[in-house]
Amino acid sequence: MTTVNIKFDRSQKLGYRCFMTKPVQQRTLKTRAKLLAAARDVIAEHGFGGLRADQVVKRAGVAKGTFFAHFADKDALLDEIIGGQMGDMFRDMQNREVPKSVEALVSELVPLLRFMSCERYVFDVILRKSGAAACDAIGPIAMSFGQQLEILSHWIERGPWRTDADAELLAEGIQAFLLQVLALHFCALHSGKPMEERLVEYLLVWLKPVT
Amino acid sequence: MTTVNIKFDRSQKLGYRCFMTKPVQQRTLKTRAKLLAAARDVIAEHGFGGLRADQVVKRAGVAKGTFFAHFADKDALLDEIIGGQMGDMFRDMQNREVPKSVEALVSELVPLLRFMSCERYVFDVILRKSGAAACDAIGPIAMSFGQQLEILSHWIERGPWRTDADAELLAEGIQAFLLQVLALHFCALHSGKPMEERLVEYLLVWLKPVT
DNA sequence: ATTTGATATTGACCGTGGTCATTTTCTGAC
DNA sequence: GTCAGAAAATGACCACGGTCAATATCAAAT
Repeated sequence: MTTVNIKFDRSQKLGYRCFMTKPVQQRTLKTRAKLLAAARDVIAEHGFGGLRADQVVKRAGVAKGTFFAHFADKDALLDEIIGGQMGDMFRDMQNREVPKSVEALVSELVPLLRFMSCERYVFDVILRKSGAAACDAIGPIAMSFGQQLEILSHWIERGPWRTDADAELLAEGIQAFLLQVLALHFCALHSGKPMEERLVEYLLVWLKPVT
Repeated sequence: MTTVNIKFDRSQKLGYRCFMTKPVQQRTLKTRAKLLAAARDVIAEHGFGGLRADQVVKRAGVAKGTFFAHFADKDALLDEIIGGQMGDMFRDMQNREVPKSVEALVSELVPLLRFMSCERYVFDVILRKSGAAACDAIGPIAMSFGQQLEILSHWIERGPWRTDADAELLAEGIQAFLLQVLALHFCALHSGKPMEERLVEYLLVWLKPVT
Protein backbone atom coordinates (compact mmCIF):
# COMPACT_ATOMS: atom_id res chain seq x y z
CA MET A 1 0.00 0.00 0.00
CA THR A 2 1.56 3.19 -1.13
CA THR A 3 0.47 6.71 -0.50
CA VAL A 4 0.69 9.43 -3.09
CA ASN A 5 1.67 12.93 -2.09
CA ILE A 6 -0.46 15.49 -3.80
CA LYS A 7 0.76 18.99 -3.22
CA PHE A 8 -1.78 21.72 -2.95
CA ASP A 9 -0.17 24.95 -3.94
CA ARG A 10 -2.46 27.60 -2.60
CA SER A 11 -1.47 30.08 -5.27
CA GLN A 12 -2.87 27.74 -7.83
CA LYS A 13 -6.06 27.23 -5.96
CA LEU A 14 -6.43 30.97 -5.77
CA GLY A 15 -5.61 31.48 -9.42
CA TYR A 16 -8.15 29.03 -10.69
CA ARG A 17 -10.81 29.72 -8.11
CA CYS A 18 -14.07 28.75 -9.70
CA PHE A 19 -17.42 30.30 -9.12
CA MET A 20 -18.37 27.83 -6.40
CA THR A 21 -16.77 30.14 -3.87
CA LYS A 22 -15.03 27.99 -1.35
CA PRO A 23 -13.83 29.72 1.77
CA VAL A 24 -10.69 31.77 1.16
CA GLN A 25 -9.78 33.38 4.39
CA GLN A 26 -8.44 36.88 3.89
CA ARG A 27 -5.79 35.87 6.37
CA THR A 28 -4.39 33.80 3.53
CA LEU A 29 -4.36 36.69 1.11
CA LYS A 30 -2.64 38.88 3.65
CA THR A 31 0.09 36.37 4.38
CA ARG A 32 0.63 35.78 0.73
CA ALA A 33 0.92 39.50 0.09
CA LYS A 34 3.35 39.87 2.98
CA LEU A 35 5.50 37.11 1.54
CA LEU A 36 5.54 38.62 -1.92
CA ALA A 37 6.33 42.07 -0.58
CA ALA A 38 9.11 40.71 1.57
CA ALA A 39 10.49 38.80 -1.37
CA ARG A 40 10.52 41.90 -3.53
CA ASP A 41 12.37 43.76 -0.80
CA VAL A 42 14.98 41.07 -0.48
CA ILE A 43 15.40 40.95 -4.24
CA ALA A 44 15.82 44.71 -4.36
CA GLU A 45 18.63 44.37 -1.86
CA HIS A 46 20.37 41.20 -2.90
CA GLY A 47 19.17 40.49 -6.42
CA PHE A 48 17.17 37.50 -7.58
CA GLY A 49 20.04 35.14 -7.12
CA GLY A 50 20.58 36.34 -3.59
CA LEU A 51 17.07 35.50 -2.48
CA ARG A 52 16.96 33.24 0.57
CA ALA A 53 13.77 31.71 1.86
CA ASP A 54 14.90 32.38 5.41
CA GLN A 55 15.28 36.06 4.75
CA VAL A 56 11.86 36.26 3.18
CA VAL A 57 10.03 34.60 6.02
CA LYS A 58 11.91 36.62 8.60
CA ARG A 59 11.04 39.82 6.83
CA ALA A 60 7.44 38.76 6.39
CA GLY A 61 7.23 37.74 10.02
CA VAL A 62 6.00 34.23 9.37
CA ALA A 63 7.37 30.74 9.84
CA LYS A 64 9.34 28.81 7.29
CA GLY A 65 6.56 26.33 6.75
CA THR A 66 4.15 29.07 5.84
CA PHE A 67 6.30 30.00 2.89
CA PHE A 68 6.03 26.52 1.47
CA ALA A 69 2.35 26.34 2.18
CA HIS A 70 1.91 29.28 -0.18
CA PHE A 71 4.52 28.41 -2.80
CA ALA A 72 5.39 24.91 -3.85
CA ASP A 73 9.06 25.83 -3.80
CA LYS A 74 11.34 28.80 -4.22
CA ASP A 75 11.02 28.58 -7.96
CA ALA A 76 7.28 29.02 -7.72
CA LEU A 77 7.74 32.30 -5.89
CA LEU A 78 10.22 33.49 -8.48
CA ASP A 79 7.91 32.32 -11.22
CA GLU A 80 5.24 34.53 -9.75
CA ILE A 81 7.45 37.60 -9.49
CA ILE A 82 9.39 37.24 -12.72
CA GLY A 83 6.35 36.10 -14.65
CA GLY A 84 4.47 39.07 -13.28
CA GLN A 85 7.04 41.51 -14.58
CA MET A 86 7.16 39.84 -17.96
CA GLY A 87 3.39 39.86 -18.12
CA ASP A 88 3.44 43.61 -17.55
CA MET A 89 5.87 44.07 -20.40
CA PHE A 90 3.71 42.06 -22.74
CA ARG A 91 0.68 44.06 -21.75
CA ASP A 92 2.60 47.16 -22.81
CA MET A 93 3.57 45.54 -26.08
CA GLN A 94 -0.05 44.92 -26.93
CA ASN A 95 -0.72 48.65 -27.07
CA ARG A 96 2.09 49.43 -29.46
CA GLU A 97 1.53 49.65 -33.13
CA VAL A 98 2.56 46.76 -35.30
CA PRO A 99 6.26 47.03 -36.22
CA LYS A 100 6.97 47.12 -39.94
CA SER A 101 10.64 46.24 -40.00
CA VAL A 102 12.93 43.83 -38.25
CA GLU A 103 14.72 46.68 -36.55
CA ALA A 104 11.45 48.06 -35.23
CA LEU A 105 10.40 44.62 -34.06
CA VAL A 106 13.64 44.06 -32.22
CA SER A 107 13.55 47.45 -30.58
CA GLU A 108 10.13 46.58 -29.21
CA LEU A 109 11.74 43.55 -27.62
CA VAL A 110 14.64 45.41 -26.05
CA PRO A 111 13.08 45.97 -22.61
CA LEU A 112 12.33 42.29 -22.46
CA LEU A 113 15.88 41.39 -23.46
CA ARG A 114 17.22 43.72 -20.79
CA PHE A 115 15.10 42.17 -18.11
CA MET A 116 15.73 38.58 -19.09
CA SER A 117 19.46 39.19 -19.08
CA CYS A 118 19.64 41.26 -15.92
CA GLU A 119 20.96 38.24 -14.05
CA ARG A 120 22.11 34.87 -15.18
CA TYR A 121 19.96 33.31 -12.49
CA VAL A 122 16.86 35.02 -13.83
CA PHE A 123 17.50 33.59 -17.27
CA ASP A 124 17.93 30.16 -15.75
CA VAL A 125 14.62 30.36 -13.96
CA ILE A 126 12.90 31.55 -17.11
CA LEU A 127 14.38 28.72 -19.13
CA ARG A 128 13.28 26.22 -16.55
CA LYS A 129 9.77 27.58 -16.41
CA SER A 130 9.07 28.75 -19.94
CA GLY A 131 7.46 26.02 -21.87
CA ALA A 132 10.38 23.92 -20.84
CA ALA A 133 8.59 24.13 -17.54
CA ALA A 134 7.83 21.11 -15.49
CA CYS A 135 4.34 22.37 -16.09
CA ASP A 136 2.44 20.15 -13.71
CA ALA A 137 0.48 23.32 -13.53
CA ILE A 138 1.29 26.07 -15.96
CA GLY A 139 2.92 28.97 -14.16
CA PRO A 140 3.01 32.72 -14.74
CA ILE A 141 6.18 32.64 -16.80
CA ALA A 142 4.82 29.99 -19.13
CA MET A 143 1.59 31.94 -19.31
CA SER A 144 3.44 35.08 -20.29
CA PHE A 145 5.23 33.20 -23.02
CA GLY A 146 1.84 32.22 -24.32
CA GLN A 147 0.86 35.88 -24.32
CA GLN A 148 4.02 36.78 -26.15
CA LEU A 149 3.30 34.19 -28.78
CA GLU A 150 -0.09 35.71 -29.41
CA ILE A 151 1.31 39.20 -29.74
CA LEU A 152 4.05 38.11 -32.08
CA SER A 153 1.62 36.14 -34.22
CA HIS A 154 -0.62 39.15 -34.40
CA TRP A 155 2.29 41.32 -35.47
CA ILE A 156 3.47 38.84 -38.05
CA GLU A 157 0.08 38.50 -39.61
CA ARG A 158 -0.04 42.17 -40.48
CA GLY A 159 3.55 42.95 -41.29
CA PRO A 160 5.61 42.76 -44.47
CA TRP A 161 6.94 39.27 -43.82
CA ARG A 162 7.18 36.05 -45.63
CA THR A 163 3.83 34.38 -46.17
CA ASP A 164 4.93 30.86 -46.92
CA ALA A 165 4.66 29.84 -43.30
CA ASP A 166 2.07 30.16 -40.54
CA ALA A 167 2.27 33.29 -38.48
CA GLU A 168 2.32 31.18 -35.35
CA LEU A 169 5.24 29.12 -36.55
CA LEU A 170 7.17 32.26 -37.36
CA ALA A 171 6.32 33.63 -33.94
CA GLU A 172 7.61 30.48 -32.28
CA GLY A 173 10.79 30.94 -34.25
CA ILE A 174 11.20 34.46 -32.93
CA GLN A 175 10.94 33.11 -29.41
CA ALA A 176 13.55 30.50 -30.19
CA PHE A 177 15.94 33.11 -31.51
CA LEU A 178 15.27 35.31 -28.52
CA LEU A 179 16.39 32.57 -26.19
CA GLN A 180 19.33 31.74 -28.43
CA VAL A 181 20.51 35.33 -28.34
CA LEU A 182 20.23 35.43 -24.58
CA ALA A 183 22.09 32.17 -24.24
CA LEU A 184 24.92 33.45 -26.40
CA HIS A 185 24.95 36.66 -24.39
CA PHE A 186 25.84 34.72 -21.28
CA CYS A 187 28.43 32.67 -23.07
CA ALA A 188 32.01 33.63 -22.58
CA LEU A 189 32.86 33.00 -26.20
CA HIS A 190 30.31 35.15 -27.94
CA SER A 191 29.83 38.07 -25.63
CA GLY A 192 31.29 40.55 -28.06
CA LYS A 193 28.29 41.39 -30.20
CA PRO A 194 25.29 43.05 -28.54
CA MET A 195 22.13 41.02 -28.31
CA GLU A 196 19.95 43.31 -30.41
CA GLU A 197 22.35 43.21 -33.29
CA ARG A 198 22.51 39.45 -33.29
CA LEU A 199 18.75 39.15 -33.01
CA VAL A 200 18.34 41.41 -36.03
CA GLU A 201 20.63 39.16 -38.04
CA TYR A 202 18.61 36.07 -37.21
CA LEU A 203 15.27 37.67 -37.83
CA LEU A 204 16.26 39.20 -41.13
CA VAL A 205 16.86 35.71 -42.37
CA TRP A 206 13.91 34.13 -40.57
CA LEU A 207 11.28 36.64 -41.61
CA LYS A 208 12.61 37.68 -44.98
CA PRO A 209 9.84 37.58 -47.58
CA VAL A 210 10.48 34.88 -50.11
CA THR A 211 10.37 36.67 -53.41
CA MET B 1 41.43 43.64 3.08
CA THR B 2 39.48 41.03 1.22
CA THR B 3 40.55 37.67 0.01
CA VAL B 4 39.45 36.24 -3.27
CA ASN B 5 38.65 32.59 -3.58
CA ILE B 6 40.05 31.11 -6.71
CA LYS B 7 38.85 27.61 -7.30
CA PHE B 8 41.17 25.19 -8.96
CA ASP B 9 39.15 22.58 -10.69
CA ARG B 10 41.55 19.82 -11.32
CA SER B 11 39.69 18.63 -14.35
CA GLN B 12 40.41 21.96 -15.93
CA LYS B 13 44.05 21.86 -15.04
CA LEU B 14 44.26 18.45 -16.59
CA GLY B 15 42.37 19.48 -19.69
CA TYR B 16 44.57 22.43 -20.41
CA ARG B 17 47.79 20.89 -19.26
CA CYS B 18 50.47 22.71 -21.16
CA PHE B 19 53.70 21.27 -22.43
CA MET B 20 55.59 22.38 -19.33
CA THR B 21 54.66 19.06 -17.75
CA LYS B 22 53.89 19.73 -14.15
CA PRO B 23 53.57 16.74 -11.89
CA VAL B 24 50.25 14.96 -12.26
CA GLN B 25 50.27 12.10 -9.87
CA GLN B 26 48.60 9.05 -11.29
CA ARG B 27 46.93 8.79 -7.92
CA THR B 28 44.85 11.72 -9.11
CA LEU B 29 43.89 10.08 -12.35
CA LYS B 30 42.87 6.94 -10.54
CA THR B 31 40.66 8.75 -8.08
CA ARG B 32 39.08 10.73 -10.85
CA ALA B 33 38.39 7.57 -12.82
CA LYS B 34 36.90 5.91 -9.74
CA LEU B 35 34.60 8.87 -9.22
CA LEU B 36 33.44 8.89 -12.84
CA ALA B 37 32.86 5.15 -12.85
CA ALA B 38 30.93 5.35 -9.60
CA ALA B 39 28.87 8.20 -10.97
CA ARG B 40 28.01 6.23 -14.09
CA ASP B 41 26.91 3.32 -11.93
CA VAL B 42 24.70 5.49 -9.79
CA ILE B 43 23.19 7.09 -12.88
CA ALA B 44 22.52 3.69 -14.38
CA GLU B 45 20.60 2.80 -11.25
CA HIS B 46 18.84 6.01 -10.33
CA GLY B 47 18.99 8.18 -13.45
CA PHE B 48 20.77 11.48 -13.85
CA GLY B 49 18.29 13.28 -11.66
CA GLY B 50 18.74 10.73 -8.91
CA LEU B 51 22.48 11.23 -8.67
CA ARG B 52 23.61 12.08 -5.14
CA ALA B 53 27.13 13.13 -4.34
CA ASP B 54 27.05 11.02 -1.19
CA GLN B 55 26.26 7.91 -3.17
CA VAL B 56 29.04 8.58 -5.61
CA VAL B 57 31.75 9.02 -3.00
CA LYS B 58 30.53 6.05 -1.02
CA ARG B 59 30.65 3.89 -4.12
CA ALA B 60 34.03 5.26 -5.13
CA GLY B 61 35.37 4.74 -1.64
CA VAL B 62 36.61 8.26 -1.14
CA ALA B 63 35.67 11.16 1.07
CA LYS B 64 33.17 13.83 0.22
CA GLY B 65 35.82 16.48 -0.04
CA THR B 66 37.67 14.50 -2.67
CA PHE B 67 34.69 14.73 -4.95
CA PHE B 68 34.77 18.49 -4.82
CA ALA B 69 38.51 18.60 -5.21
CA HIS B 70 38.04 16.92 -8.59
CA PHE B 71 34.84 18.61 -9.72
CA ALA B 72 33.92 22.18 -8.96
CA ASP B 73 30.38 21.07 -8.21
CA LYS B 74 27.89 18.39 -9.11
CA ASP B 75 27.10 20.14 -12.36
CA ALA B 76 30.72 19.89 -13.42
CA LEU B 77 30.60 16.12 -13.06
CA LEU B 78 27.40 15.92 -15.05
CA ASP B 79 28.89 18.26 -17.61
CA GLU B 80 31.71 15.79 -18.02
CA ILE B 81 29.48 12.76 -18.38
CA ILE B 82 26.71 14.28 -20.46
CA GLY B 83 29.13 16.28 -22.57
CA GLY B 84 31.13 13.14 -23.14
CA GLN B 85 28.14 11.27 -24.49
CA MET B 86 27.16 14.16 -26.70
CA GLY B 87 30.70 14.45 -27.97
CA ASP B 88 30.59 10.78 -28.96
CA MET B 89 27.41 11.38 -30.91
CA PHE B 90 28.93 14.28 -32.76
CA ARG B 91 31.97 12.26 -33.60
CA ASP B 92 29.63 9.75 -35.19
CA MET B 93 27.88 12.51 -37.10
CA GLN B 94 31.12 13.63 -38.63
CA ASN B 95 31.48 10.34 -40.46
CA ARG B 96 28.05 10.45 -42.02
CA GLU B 97 27.53 11.76 -45.46
CA VAL B 98 26.09 15.20 -45.86
CA PRO B 99 22.27 15.11 -45.71
CA LYS B 100 20.53 16.49 -48.76
CA SER B 101 17.05 17.08 -47.39
CA VAL B 102 15.53 18.43 -44.22
CA GLU B 103 14.11 15.03 -43.39
CA ALA B 104 17.54 13.44 -43.76
CA LEU B 105 19.09 16.14 -41.65
CA VAL B 106 16.58 15.69 -38.89
CA SER B 107 16.92 11.96 -38.89
CA GLU B 108 20.65 12.40 -38.33
CA LEU B 109 19.76 14.41 -35.26
CA VAL B 110 17.32 11.90 -33.82
CA PRO B 111 19.76 10.08 -31.51
CA LEU B 112 20.76 13.43 -30.10
CA LEU B 113 17.14 14.43 -29.57
CA ARG B 114 16.48 11.15 -27.81
CA PHE B 115 19.39 11.60 -25.48
CA MET B 116 18.73 15.23 -24.68
CA SER B 117 15.14 14.46 -23.84
CA CYS B 118 15.74 11.28 -21.89
CA GLU B 119 15.23 13.18 -18.66
CA ARG B 120 14.01 16.66 -17.93
CA TYR B 121 16.94 17.12 -15.59
CA VAL B 122 19.40 16.28 -18.35
CA PHE B 123 17.89 18.93 -20.56
CA ASP B 124 18.14 21.43 -17.73
CA VAL B 125 21.80 20.73 -17.23
CA ILE B 126 22.46 21.02 -20.94
CA LEU B 127 20.64 24.33 -21.11
CA ARG B 128 22.58 25.64 -18.17
CA LYS B 129 25.90 24.57 -19.60
CA SER B 130 25.47 25.01 -23.34
CA GLY B 131 26.62 28.41 -24.33
CA ALA B 132 24.26 29.70 -21.73
CA ALA B 133 26.92 28.28 -19.49
CA ALA B 134 28.45 30.25 -16.71
CA CYS B 135 31.52 29.57 -18.80
CA ASP B 136 34.19 30.71 -16.39
CA ALA B 137 35.90 27.87 -18.12
CA ILE B 138 34.23 26.29 -21.09
CA GLY B 139 33.00 22.82 -20.25
CA PRO B 140 32.50 19.62 -22.24
CA ILE B 141 28.88 20.33 -23.06
CA ALA B 142 29.68 23.77 -24.40
CA MET B 143 32.59 22.28 -26.30
CA SER B 144 30.35 19.68 -27.88
CA PHE B 145 27.95 22.39 -28.95
CA GLY B 146 30.89 24.02 -30.69
CA GLN B 147 31.59 20.73 -32.43
CA GLN B 148 28.00 20.46 -33.48
CA LEU B 149 28.08 23.93 -34.90
CA GLU B 150 31.03 23.04 -37.07
CA ILE B 151 29.39 19.90 -38.36
CA LEU B 152 26.16 21.67 -39.14
CA SER B 153 28.00 24.49 -40.88
CA HIS B 154 29.88 21.96 -42.92
CA TRP B 155 26.66 20.23 -43.88
CA ILE B 156 24.93 23.46 -44.73
CA GLU B 157 27.72 24.63 -46.95
CA ARG B 158 27.37 21.67 -49.23
CA GLY B 159 23.66 21.04 -49.20
CA PRO B 160 20.79 22.38 -51.28
CA TRP B 161 19.93 25.22 -48.92
CA ARG B 162 19.38 28.92 -49.10
CA THR B 163 22.53 30.85 -49.86
CA ASP B 164 21.47 34.30 -48.75
CA ALA B 165 22.84 33.74 -45.26
CA ASP B 166 26.11 32.50 -43.79
CA ALA B 167 26.31 28.79 -43.21
CA GLU B 168 27.31 29.44 -39.64
CA LEU B 169 24.30 31.60 -38.97
CA LEU B 170 22.04 28.95 -40.41
CA ALA B 171 23.75 26.37 -38.25
CA GLU B 172 23.19 28.47 -35.15
CA GLY B 173 19.56 28.66 -36.12
CA ILE B 174 19.33 24.90 -36.29
CA GLN B 175 20.68 24.70 -32.78
CA ALA B 176 18.13 27.24 -31.63
CA PHE B 177 15.29 25.23 -33.14
CA LEU B 178 16.66 22.07 -31.65
CA LEU B 179 16.45 23.54 -28.18
CA GLN B 180 13.04 25.03 -28.92
CA VAL B 181 11.71 21.66 -29.99
CA LEU B 182 13.05 20.05 -26.85
CA ALA B 183 11.60 22.77 -24.68
CA LEU B 184 8.18 22.30 -26.25
CA HIS B 185 8.52 18.56 -25.81
CA PHE B 186 8.71 19.03 -22.05
CA CYS B 187 5.85 21.46 -22.02
CA ALA B 188 2.50 20.21 -20.90
CA LEU B 189 0.68 22.20 -23.54
CA HIS B 190 2.45 21.08 -26.68
CA SER B 191 3.40 17.52 -26.01
CA GLY B 192 1.16 16.16 -28.70
CA LYS B 193 3.34 16.42 -31.76
CA PRO B 194 6.58 14.41 -31.88
CA MET B 195 9.80 16.38 -31.80
CA GLU B 196 11.12 15.27 -35.17
CA GLU B 197 8.00 16.37 -36.94
CA ARG B 198 8.08 19.79 -35.37
CA LEU B 199 11.77 20.19 -36.09
CA VAL B 200 11.17 19.38 -39.74
CA GLU B 201 8.52 22.11 -39.90
CA TYR B 202 10.89 24.71 -38.52
CA LEU B 203 13.82 23.71 -40.66
CA LEU B 204 11.81 23.60 -43.87
CA VAL B 205 11.10 27.27 -43.35
CA TRP B 206 14.53 28.13 -41.99
CA LEU B 207 16.58 26.45 -44.69
CA LYS B 208 14.28 26.79 -47.66
CA PRO B 209 16.18 28.13 -50.65
CA VAL B 210 15.03 31.59 -51.55
CA THR B 211 14.02 31.34 -55.17
C1' DA C 1 67.48 7.80 4.44
C1' DT C 2 65.80 12.24 5.56
C1' DT C 3 64.01 16.50 4.76
C1' DT C 4 60.96 19.58 2.50
C1' DG C 5 57.55 21.62 -0.13
C1' DA C 6 53.89 20.59 -3.07
C1' DT C 7 49.76 17.83 -3.92
C1' DA C 8 45.95 14.94 -2.68
C1' DT C 9 42.68 13.31 0.75
C1' DT C 10 39.81 13.54 4.72
C1' DG C 11 35.52 14.19 7.34
C1' DA C 12 33.35 17.23 10.64
C1' DC C 13 30.83 21.13 9.69
C1' DC C 14 27.68 24.63 7.53
C1' DG C 15 23.94 26.90 4.67
C1' DT C 16 19.84 26.37 2.52
C1' DG C 17 15.70 24.31 0.52
C1' DG C 18 12.03 21.68 1.79
C1' DT C 19 8.84 18.47 5.15
C1' DC C 20 5.33 17.34 8.41
C1' DA C 21 3.17 16.32 12.87
C1' DT C 22 1.37 19.50 15.95
C1' DT C 23 -0.92 23.66 17.31
C1' DT C 24 -3.51 27.81 16.46
C1' DT C 25 -7.05 30.33 14.26
C1' DC C 26 -11.05 30.83 11.70
C1' DT C 27 -16.01 29.98 10.43
C1' DG C 28 -20.45 28.43 10.45
C1' DA C 29 -24.11 25.70 13.01
C1' DC C 30 -26.58 25.26 17.08
C1' DG D 1 -21.40 31.72 23.71
C1' DT D 2 -19.59 27.29 22.44
C1' DC D 3 -18.52 23.47 19.85
C1' DA D 4 -16.79 20.89 15.69
C1' DG D 5 -14.33 20.59 11.78
C1' DA D 6 -11.59 22.80 8.38
C1' DA D 7 -7.95 25.85 7.01
C1' DA D 8 -3.71 28.08 8.14
C1' DA D 9 0.52 28.68 10.60
C1' DT D 10 4.37 26.81 13.23
C1' DG D 11 9.18 25.34 13.94
C1' DA D 12 11.95 21.37 14.91
C1' DC D 13 13.76 18.40 11.73
C1' DC D 14 15.93 16.27 7.52
C1' DA D 15 18.53 15.86 2.99
C1' DC D 16 21.81 17.39 0.22
C1' DG D 17 25.45 20.25 -1.84
C1' DG D 18 29.40 22.35 -0.76
C1' DT D 19 33.67 24.15 2.50
C1' DC D 20 38.02 24.08 4.77
C1' DA D 21 41.54 23.41 8.28
C1' DA D 22 43.94 19.45 9.29
C1' DT D 23 46.30 15.32 7.74
C1' DA D 24 48.44 12.03 4.76
C1' DT D 25 50.95 11.03 0.65
C1' DC D 26 54.07 11.86 -2.93
C1' DA D 27 58.43 13.19 -5.42
C1' DA D 28 62.56 15.71 -5.80
C1' DA D 29 66.75 17.43 -3.53
C1' DT D 30 70.42 16.53 -0.37
